[in-house]
This record gives sequence, C-alpha cells and structure tokens, in this order.
Amino acid sequence: MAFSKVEPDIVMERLLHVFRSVGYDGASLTELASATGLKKASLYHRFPDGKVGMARAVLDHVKGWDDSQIFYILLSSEPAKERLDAALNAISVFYEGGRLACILRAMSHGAAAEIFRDQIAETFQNWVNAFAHLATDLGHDSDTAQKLGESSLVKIQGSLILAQTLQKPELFQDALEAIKTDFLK
Amino acid sequence: MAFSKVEPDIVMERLLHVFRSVGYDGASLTELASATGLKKASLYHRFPDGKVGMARAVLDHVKGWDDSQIFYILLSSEPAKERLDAALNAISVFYEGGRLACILRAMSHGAAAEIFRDQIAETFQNWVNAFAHLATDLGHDSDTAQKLGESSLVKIQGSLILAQTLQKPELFQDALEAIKTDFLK
DNA sequence: GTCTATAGCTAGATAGAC
DNA sequence: GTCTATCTAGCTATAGAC
Repeated sequence: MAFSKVEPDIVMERLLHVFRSVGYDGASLTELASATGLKKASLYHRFPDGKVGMARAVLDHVKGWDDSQIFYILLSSEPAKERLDAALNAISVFYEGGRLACILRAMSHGAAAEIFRDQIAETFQNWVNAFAHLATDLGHDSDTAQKLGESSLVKIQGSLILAQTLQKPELFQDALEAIKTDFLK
Repeated sequence: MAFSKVEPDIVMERLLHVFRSVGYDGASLTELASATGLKKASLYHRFPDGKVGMARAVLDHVKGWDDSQIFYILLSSEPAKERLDAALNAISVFYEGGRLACILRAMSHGAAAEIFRDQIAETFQNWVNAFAHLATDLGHDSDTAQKLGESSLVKIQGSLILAQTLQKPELFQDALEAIKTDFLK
C-alpha cells in the first residue's frame, strides 16, 4: 500500500478536538476529514454510521477516559485527600487548564442532543456520584456529599464556559481550587 | 393585504427560543421560518443579513433584557439585599426555573462563536461586574466582590447545563440559592 | 485501507409576483 | 410585507478503482 494506516488513537483525538471545539452540528465531514488527515470515504470505512458513528465513538472514548482517569482515581483506596488532588489534576490536564471545551456540552445542542442525551446524562450523573462518594470518605454526611458532588460539576462546567468566552483560563483553575476548598471544609 | 404583520416581539421571542434550544448551527432557516410562522423570504425581508442578522438581533434583544431587568435592578438605589432577591427572581423567570438554555452559551460553538465572541464576552463581563458591584454594596471587599461576581455566573451557567441534561431544574434553583448564601455570608 | 469522483439532498439565500 | 418558486453551494453519504 502507498500509505500506512493512520493510528486509530490519533484519529480519535482529532475527532474529539473538532467536536469539542465547534460542536456536533458545526463539525462538517470536510473539517473532520482534514483534521484527521483522512479522506471522507476513509472516515466512512472506519465509521460506517458516518458522523453519528464518529460522535458516538468519541463519546465512548471519553467514557473510557472518565473510567480510567477520574472514577478510578476518585474511587481508589488511596487517602481521600490525595484522591481529590489527583482527580483535579487529571481534570485540569484533560481541559488543558481551561482552554478546551467539554465534549459533553458541545454535544448538548441540536441534532446531537436528541441522539446522545441519555449517554450524556449518564456520564454527568457518574461524575456527580463519584465526587459525592469521595465527599463521604472525607467525612461529609450523605446530603452534604450529594450537594458537593453536584456543585463540583456545576463549577467545572460553568467555569469552562467563562474561561473560554472571556479567554481567562485562570477562572477554571480558580474553580478547581474552590472545589478543593469545599471538600476539605 | 391578506394577512396582517406578525408582531416583531413575537418573532424575536420565537427566534430566541429556537437559537437557545438548538444552537446557531443547529437552527435551520426552515425551522426558524416555521417557528415564527413566516416564510423564509419574509424572514429575509425583516433580516436582510439572513441567519447572522437574526442571531445578532436576538443577542441585541437579550442585551436589552439584561440592561433593563438585571443591570437596572442590580445597580439601582434599592437596599442591596432586595436587589439581590429581585435579580435572582428575574433570572429564574428568564430561564424558566432552569428549563431553558442560555442563548450566549448556545452561540458559543461553531460558526457563531467566531462571529459573536466579542459580544458574548462583553455581556458575560457585564454580568460579572454588576454582581461584583452588588457584592461591594453588601460589604465585601473588592477582591472578594470580584470573586463573587465570577462565581455567580459560573454557578448560573454550570447549573443550567446540569439542570437541562439531567432534567433536574431544581439544580438551577439550588444554584440561585447558593449565590444568595454566598453574597449574604 | 485509502483514494477520486459523484450522487442526492438540504442548507442559506434571492427573484419577482401580489 | 408576504408569498411561491428557484438558485447555488455545501452537506452527508456512497460507488468503485487501486
């Protein structure tokens, strides 16, 4: 063959980058193709379901990242405070310190919203539950832990929006700090 | 003429509803036309710049709402605590208690992001400043007031996302309550 | 597995009658 | 001011050669 197969992981990362940047409706196959370095027909070879299949694969990929990087950390047997630090660090890296958007939010409008609503809701709920679990390990009562789980995700999502529109990534870091403070209070 | 002119305010509200629901890229002219009860050509008569013009008009309309409903309240001469209550109430109404999305966020992806970035950033900054101003009136020092302004918008935006994806509007009301608590602490 | 070429459709936008 | 009819460009998706 003239050219070797492009690494699937690279393709996935590029698709993720496009979708989280411009959203599902805003991502054209032309852009997805040029971002991955593949032609449209080659993308269809890998994703027979087309754009929907690409988005689904990206969401599954992110789910795998959540499981191995966030939930694994938050629910491990390390000391609770260390788990909190490690998880917040991993989150900061994933969002490049507030410079990148959340793929779940990017998929929450238009055509994608109807297709992926359940999957997105489930992922958000998993985040809330994992943070709430950590909160109980830190000594908070059940009600407080639930509120802390919710407010953690609220702060992450809200600060990402502000960080990007105001081009002040430090707002995201501030939010991560605030989460830490809330949990250790 | 066979039919009377459709009220401009009604048209604006319908356009706003479509854009905030499905986003800029997700809003087709066919949907915008059917939502307003006008044909495409009639929409173009009112908005010669097409979809961009409609989105701009909607954002200007919302800016007017911000000025008259939020900033006017937050910066009035009423007692600070009453201003806070009134503003949070107006916000709750505008987002239908957490059931409707933020139009600014809906315009933050894809083609719209590049066109309206400055306008969106300016509006967010105005919200932060108005809330920060109120915080100083409530006795907080300048640094704390700035943080409170930022965290207010973070909580509003973040909770709207969660409220809609998890279909739990109460998360939005919880966030408004939390803002109130923060300011009166 | 990747490519060129293209089908079929819907998008945003316009012309011109009434 | 609103409409029907239509244009072009871009979209998603596919066929078939290599």
